[in-house]
This record gives sequence, structure tokens and C-alpha cells, in this order.
Amino acid sequence: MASEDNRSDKDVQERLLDAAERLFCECGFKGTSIRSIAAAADCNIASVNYYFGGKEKLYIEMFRRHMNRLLNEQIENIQKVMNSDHPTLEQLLRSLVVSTLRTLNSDGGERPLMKMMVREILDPHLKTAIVVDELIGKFLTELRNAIVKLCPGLKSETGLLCVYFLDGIVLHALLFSEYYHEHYPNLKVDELIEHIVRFSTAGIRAYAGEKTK
Amino acid sequence: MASEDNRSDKDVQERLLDAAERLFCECGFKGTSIRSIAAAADCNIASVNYYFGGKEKLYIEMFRRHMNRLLNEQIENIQKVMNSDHPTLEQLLRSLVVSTLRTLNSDGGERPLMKMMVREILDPHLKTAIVVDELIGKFLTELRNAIVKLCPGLKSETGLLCVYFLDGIVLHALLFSEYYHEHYPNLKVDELIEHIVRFSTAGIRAYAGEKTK
DNA sequence: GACTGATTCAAACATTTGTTTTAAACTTTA
DNA sequence: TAAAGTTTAAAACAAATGTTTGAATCAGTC
Repeated sequence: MASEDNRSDKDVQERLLDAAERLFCECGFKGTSIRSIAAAADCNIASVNYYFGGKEKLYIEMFRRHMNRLLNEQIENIQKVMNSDHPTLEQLLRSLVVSTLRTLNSDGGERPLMKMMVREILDPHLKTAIVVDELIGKFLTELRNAIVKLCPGLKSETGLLCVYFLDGIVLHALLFSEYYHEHYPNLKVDELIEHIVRFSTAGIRAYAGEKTK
Repeated sequence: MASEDNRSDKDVQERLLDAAERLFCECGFKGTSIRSIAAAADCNIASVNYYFGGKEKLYIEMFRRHMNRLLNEQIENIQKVMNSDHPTLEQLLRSLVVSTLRTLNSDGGERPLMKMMVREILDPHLKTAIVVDELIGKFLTELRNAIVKLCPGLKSETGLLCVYFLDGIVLHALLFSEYYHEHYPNLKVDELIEHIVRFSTAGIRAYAGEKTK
């Protein structure tokens, strides 16, 4: 009894998507077998082919769903900051970094998804253009515009680069957090976030400062 | 005729390591079969087990060799800059970034190795401690010390964080270079490098400035 | 040249993989 | 209830995987 995210309530398709999300994120595409997904979703192996037409199709559908969810959350974060009274660059950066790194030491949060994104870069199953246009394009535009608005001296192209740099820093922290800890055992997540905000703000301002007249 | 990196000169072990380097970097551990490695090394499948005792042992030996080579090159880069007449932070950062991103658009260079490093993070085959202590530890220490020396106000711990941030930015550029191009088609590698140097220098100086009394 | 050890080779092995098949079970509709 | 359509189930399939085996080939030594 007490439905454990299993059977009962959700239907097979959704259970499969949920299981796929968890397993693909953790073990990657090749590291996850249809059998393990079916077992986790508590259904028959053939269901994957019946509902999705194959392992890769299931992966792609799961990737879209998962990715869209994350990016819409991030877009909301941006808009929330930009609609506040006197938004600053620090606030914007902190909001984004916090929402990504908050759960750095737990198993949940954005980490599995970011890992999956990296896996997708290393071994692509979707066309680059699809990911760029359909998924992350809107988010990147939104973020770049917000940054440029908060740093009037910034050129649009340079703003985009800064977004990349920030993304790189955050992603690095997610991927290498064990290594961070190995070298810097007392580092708290909140401290790390403040360091990233400070570093990035200075980096971005280095451009705005020059171009602000 | 004309030995194609095949047969003749090098012995089987080294040919296997070379082939493993190329294939594991490109396709990852699971994506590379012993058969393909043996084919690339132009030897029998059984040789992998005969010389290395299995696929994973071969991978680990290859990883160490490849990683050590890269990191020793980087350490030399650091020392070269630090032994020059009046080393600056910009020079140090540029030297490191250039040596990693120089070959961004070609197939060679550091890119395959960096990808492999990321794969190793996602699906570890070596213990974290081994990688940290034996491989990247010396490099990180060297780099942190150099940065602190060039920015006297910097605390040692903060310097380490800055190293991480820089590594994140460079790694991101390597991984996502196709995406960079999709959004920023005219970006030249040299320009990208200068942007990274500038951004990072400002970020690091943001700390040094505060602490330099 | 014959023996000994190291190396190479093709074949076989046992697993695991994604997919397909075919029939049973269930749900819907008339 | 009976027929039709949908979903589930177990089994079978072919292909690919890492590893092992045992004989063939090569190298060096007596």
C-alpha cells in the first residue's frame, strides 16, 4: 500500500518518463538499459517500445520535458528579479546561481539535470540546433537582455559571453564539487555562491566600466 | 608501406594505449569496445587482456598517461611565465587559456582529453582521491601559488577558488563551442581567449583589490 | 636443430543489449 | 454478453559485449 510513485496513480507512460529521468540522468544513455527503466517503472520491457517506439525516442522525450522544466524555472527567476524595484546585477546573478547550486550537496536539485546536459554534449542524441533553438535559446536571450539592461555599457555580444562564463563556473562547481571539497574541506555552499557572484560581477563590470562612456 | 602509426615501430602495448587514448576520448568507456581498440591498434582482441588484464585496466593506464602529459605541460607553462622578467596575472592566465583553447576548432589539442576528464567525472573508474592526489594535485597547487604570488592580496583559499572558476570557463568553452558558434557565429578563438583573460583577471582582482589593504 | 618461453591468433563462451513477436488480459463499445 | 480495440506479459531474436581458451607462431637459448 501507500503508492510509492509506483503503479496506481500515474499511468505507464508517465512512470516510464519518471524512471527514465532518474536513470538516464544518473547513468547516461548507454549506461541505462530498457530493462532497468521498465523495472523502475514497474512495467513490462515491451512497454517502452509500445509507447515510445524505442529507447532513444524515450530518451529524447524525457530530455525535452526535463530541460523545459528547468529552463522555465530559470526564466521565471530572471523575470522575478527584473520586475523587482531596483534590480541589480548582483541580485540577478545570485538568484540564478542559488537556484542551481542550492542543492549542491544533496542528491536532488538541478545537479542530475546538468549532468545529463553535459552527457548530451559529449554524446549527442538530439541535433544541436534543436537544443539551441527550441530549448535553451529563449533562456539565453532572456538572460543576456537582463544583464545588458543592468549593465548599460555592455554590448549584447559581450553579454552573451558573460552568460557563458557564468554558466561555466556554475557547471564546474556542480561537476567537480567532490574535488572542491577534497581541496577546500570547509567550503560552505553559501560561501561558494557568494564567491561566484562576486567574481562574476567583477568580470562583467570590467566590460561595462570600459564602455560606459 | 609508410608506417601509419601502425605496426612496425611501436610495440603492441603502446599501440594499444594510443588507440585507447583516441577512442576512449572520443566515445567514452562504454562507447568503446575492445574490438574497436584492437582494430585501431592492428592487433588481436585478446591482446588487451594479455597485456593489461582487461578493458578497465587499460583505461586506467591510458588515463594516467594522458593526464600526466597534459598536466606536466601546464605546469611547464606556469613555470615559464613565472620565471620571466616581470610576470603579470594577465600573462599567466593567457598562457594557460591559450594552451588549452588554441586548437578549439580543430580535432586535436586538449579538447579530447578535457572531454575524457569530464566523462571520468560523470562515470568514475578511478577513485577521486587518486586523481586529486596523484594527478591534478600538483598542478592545482602550482597554479594557486603562482596566482597568489601575482596578486599579493589574495588569500590562498580564494586563489584556489579562482583557479576553479577559470577552469570552469575554459572547460565550458571547450564543451559548448558548437553552441557558442550557433549564437555568436563571428567569434574568433583569439577574441574568445582575450575575453576570458579579461573577465577572469577582473574577477581575481576583485579579491586582491579588497585585501591589498 | 630442438627446446622453452613469450606472443599472436581465431574461435568459442557466457552475458547483456534493444527489439520483436504472439498470445493473454483488460477496457470499451455496441 | 459479445465483439473490437487497447494494453500487458513472457518468450524469443539477433547482435554486440568482455573475457577465456588452446593451438599456432615467433624469439631466444642450449
